[in-house]
Amino acid sequence: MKAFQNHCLKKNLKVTPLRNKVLECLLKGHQSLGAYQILDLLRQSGFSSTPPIAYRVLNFLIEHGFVHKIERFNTFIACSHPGNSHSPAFMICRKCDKVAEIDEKECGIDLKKATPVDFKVEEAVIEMIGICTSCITTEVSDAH
Amino acid sequence: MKAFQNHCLKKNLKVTPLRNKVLECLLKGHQSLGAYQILDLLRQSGFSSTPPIAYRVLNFLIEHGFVHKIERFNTFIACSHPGNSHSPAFMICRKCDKVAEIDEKECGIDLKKATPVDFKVEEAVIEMIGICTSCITTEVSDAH
DNA sequence: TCCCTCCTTGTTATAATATAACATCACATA
DNA sequence: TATGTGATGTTATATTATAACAAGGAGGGA
Repeated sequence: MKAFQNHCLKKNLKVTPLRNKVLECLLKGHQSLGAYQILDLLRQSGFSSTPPIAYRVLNFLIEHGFVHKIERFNTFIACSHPGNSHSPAFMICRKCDKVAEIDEKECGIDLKKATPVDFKVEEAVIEMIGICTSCITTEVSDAH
Repeated sequence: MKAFQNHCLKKNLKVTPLRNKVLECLLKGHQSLGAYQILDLLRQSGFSSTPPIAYRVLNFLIEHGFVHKIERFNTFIACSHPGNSHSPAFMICRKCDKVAEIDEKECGIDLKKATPVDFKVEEAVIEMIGICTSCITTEVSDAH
């Protein structure tokens, strides 16, 4: 949140109640939210809640590196390393829906090196779906 | 195509004109196609062309490993290594829209090793957007 | 042969996700 | 105050996808 406000100050972008609210919603849980879920939350907070409102703010936040889209589920999540441009990868638990963001490099992937010479990567979507430790535990006991 | 027919024979699945047609469409170019583009092609070939037709066949082909979905663009592409289950990664040229499929392993990624110990990957979306060699050439000459 | 079952295809309606186009508002500043 | 710019609001609609049910057709067993 602070990072967002500082960044906007530096780049001369406006920090508005709407933008704050959307980012706040996305920072709250570790789950990602759909655009229409965000619209519901906006409505509850007295904002207008027609689709363009959400999509515009989301696109703004994405452009400036504070939010990412999870393509697999059409949902949005706050960036955990905002500010510096990076290639994020996501680990999404199919049970609790929690999303963890790691940097491409952190997870040992270097796509620039990895891919054949005849392709220049400019951008990548890396989304891992699976199960997190705390849910594995639950799952094992479920089986009993 | 042959691979598809053999697989179906083995698994006791039906090879039908509709399924053949859809797979054929997806094998034709190296571009991926949207569901509604496929519906147009089906219409032209005299098939019914309401959305469920396309989505059902696509889901069938995906389940059996003959088609993949490109999440980033909501499009579908024939699998290049059908039959064996695998973790595909895609290189998608933003200029000519050609899609190349490589195996996760081929591109040097081993997500199972790569990710932290507290997450078990079951499935992954890896989509690289960039530019292919032949388009780089064009792009350079465009700049003149 | 006839019926039954199962799977595929067809149909209608609608849900979910996203954008285009234009109107209005609010603030900074000339 | 006038004016320009960017943010927000509104209306309409495009795009992607699924639910629910009907109809057809191949194959097996009575």
